[in-house]
Amino acid sequence: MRIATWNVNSIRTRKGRVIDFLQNHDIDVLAMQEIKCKTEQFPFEEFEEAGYEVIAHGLNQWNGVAFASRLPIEDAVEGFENMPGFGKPAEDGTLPLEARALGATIEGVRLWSLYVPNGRELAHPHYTYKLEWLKALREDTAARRESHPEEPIALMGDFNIAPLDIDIWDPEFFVGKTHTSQPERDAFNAFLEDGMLDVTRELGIEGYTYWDYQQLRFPRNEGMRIDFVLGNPEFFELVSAAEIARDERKGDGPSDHVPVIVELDTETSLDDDMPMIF
DNA sequence: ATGACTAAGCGTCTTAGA
Repeated sequence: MRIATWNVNSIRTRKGRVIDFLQNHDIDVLAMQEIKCKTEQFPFEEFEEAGYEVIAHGLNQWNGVAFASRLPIEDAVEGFENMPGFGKPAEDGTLPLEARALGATIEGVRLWSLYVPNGRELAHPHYTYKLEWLKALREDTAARRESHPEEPIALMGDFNIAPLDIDIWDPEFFVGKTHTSQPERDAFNAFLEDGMLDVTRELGIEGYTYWDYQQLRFPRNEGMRIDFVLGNPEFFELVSAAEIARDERKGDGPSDHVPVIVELDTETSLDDDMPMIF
């Protein structure tokens, strides 16, 4: 089974490129972030024609997460336990929940498509929201591992954190900004301390996953590594290969992020590769 | 070439991205 995660930065603008990517890279499951549309605005038909079932969770023009899959999708859930909200409080004082998390089980693997809040500025309420959001995600993941001890789990998506200085072209540029602050890095590392594994890092894969549209960032290779697949040991055991699809930043109309691909040796793919011996 | 930001809304500017 080949799975991938990609911040597509508007699925309506990018649908052609995304479907081409699925076909060219033989992807079974794609976790998407920043679909930038309401659920009903998702271009479901194009994906169905290409052989993919889609579940989407979008509330407005911001954020939005989805899965496209050639394999059956089970137990889909929007958001996670105690996920904080952001924005204008409702009458009862609660903050509106955003479309940043979608969970689903495929081939017995629990997958999440996650778009971690940006944070905006260190002094902005969005930054506090980012840290609280990650804390709640960590707790939800720990609880799931407790209740489903054998289950492979992967947190896939745009974490909006560059965990190491090598994950950005110029650490100095980010002093006083979000994405590299110690509290954000601590929040990311907390998942690793809990035993989650950063799949591309563990496999020694180098490179950025994001380049700003401005300032010739891509031609100059001034990027950031902020998109990750974090798997529990049960998931990592299945991993046979991974790749950052850097070429997806090239050409006409790219997203500012590129896909991260992970290949798994699940029973289905083993069966496919297994010689027929009786 | 990978080339000087992009996307969506009710919109000709604002918000958000990072």
